[in-house]
Order: sequence, then C-alpha cells, then structure tokens
Amino acid sequence: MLESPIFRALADPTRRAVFERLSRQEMNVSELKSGFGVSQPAISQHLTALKNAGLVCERREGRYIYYRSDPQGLAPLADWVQRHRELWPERIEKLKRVLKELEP
Amino acid sequence: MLESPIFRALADPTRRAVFERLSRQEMNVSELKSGFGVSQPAISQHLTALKNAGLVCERREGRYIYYRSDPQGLAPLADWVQRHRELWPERIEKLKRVLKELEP
DNA sequence: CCGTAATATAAGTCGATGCTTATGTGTTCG
DNA sequence: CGAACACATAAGCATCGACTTATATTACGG
Repeated sequence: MLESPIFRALADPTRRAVFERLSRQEMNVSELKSGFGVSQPAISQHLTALKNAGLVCERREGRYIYYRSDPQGLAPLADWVQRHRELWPERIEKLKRVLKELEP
Repeated sequence: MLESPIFRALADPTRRAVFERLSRQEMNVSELKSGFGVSQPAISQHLTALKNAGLVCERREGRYIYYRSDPQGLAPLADWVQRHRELWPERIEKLKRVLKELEP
C-alpha cells in the first residue's frame, strides 16, 4: 500500500511530535533535539523514517541540515481519509435498500 | 494525544484492511476472517484495537456480532490532517517575512 | 439439557522497533 | 592540517506488538 509507511511513521508519538514541530518551523537536528528527552541518533532515525515516508525533506547549510515538513507529504493520507469518509453515504443507501426489502 | 490510538490502529496493514472492509460493509467476525490469512483470535484482537480507537462499533445478533466502521471514527484523524495542512500557508508567510528582512 | 457454533480472552513466541552507546562522515575554523 | 562540531550509521538491547494455540464465554438447535 502506498500509505502504509505514512501511517507507520506517524504511529510513534515521538516521531509524530517531530513532524508536528517541523510543520510549524524549519529546524536542524540540534534544535529539534531540544525538547525531546531522547538522544541525537534517535532524532536522526526518526527523521530518516519521516523522510522515507515522504513527510519531510531536508536542506543542507554547511554543517547544519535543516528539515521541514513536505507539503505534499500528507496528501496520500488526506486522500485515504477522504475516500473512506465518502463510503458512508453509500453504506446508508445500502442499508435503506435492505430495510425496504424487509418491511414492504 | 487523542489521535494516538487511531494512528496506531491504522498502522498495521492487516488491521487497516479490516477497517476498510468494514467501511464498505457490515460483517461478523467469521465473514471477516475469510479473505485474511490469519486466525479468528487475530481478527478479534484487531477488532478490539479498532474499537478502542473509536474506529468501529459492534451490534450483537444472537451468536453473531456484526461490526461496522464508526462514521465519527475518522473525524479526529481528518481534523489532524486538516490542521497540519493549514500550517503551510503560515509557514510560507513566515518565510516571506524572513526573506523581506534579509533583502531590503 | 447438551453438543456445537461464534466470539472473546489467556498465555506464549518471535520478529519488529525504538532506544542506547560507539563510531563514521563531512564541514568549519583556528 | 587538525581539533571540534553537526549529523548519520552501526551494533546491541529491551520492549512492544502481531501472531499462534488453548481455553473460556455466550447463544442456538436438536
């Protein structure tokens, strides 16, 4: 599934918090580390997972690497949610048809 | 976080497939089991996780328990996605302000 | 009633995963 | 150059989580 790595990336609370911070402001790894009670490698590993899911992208500036959330990243997730919310009216119609057959 | 169990519930491919089937049609556990290569307890455990995440609800009918997706269940997820997509224009504005200060 | 069917729960196993420390890679600066 | 810094990668470890089999619970049917 296309959206599988996205769901998996966002399932971890720490990683989701990293993404949320990067949605508000571009940041390098050191800035990102402050505020989370985990090591720098842990942050880097989370960033790799988010990058593989297409949720963040990076920009090198000398020794620093600045991360930011990818605006397109949430599109597959938004589409998935939209598709499944659209199914509801169809389900209601199906129920109505079934009920109509039951009570003539 | 409120949406944590939702993300975690949808992170597993099998469980997400269960939810997707239940979005299209109400089904009991035995019907649900056919089509997945896992045991009945595995299905029940997935259903428990989905129920705890508020994604499905149940209706007992004799020995059978029919599950269906809860229409309100995806609302927190949709809201979360919406909130984070809304952040993008703000980020662009912030960038513009920064750029304006840099090049007078 | 009693056997069976539908589902849930318990207990155990094993791979996935999130963390750590240690080390590697690339960049700046004295 | 080389020391220090920013970050990535490697390796190990401990917990989590998805699955299994076994058993309990509830409901139906003969």
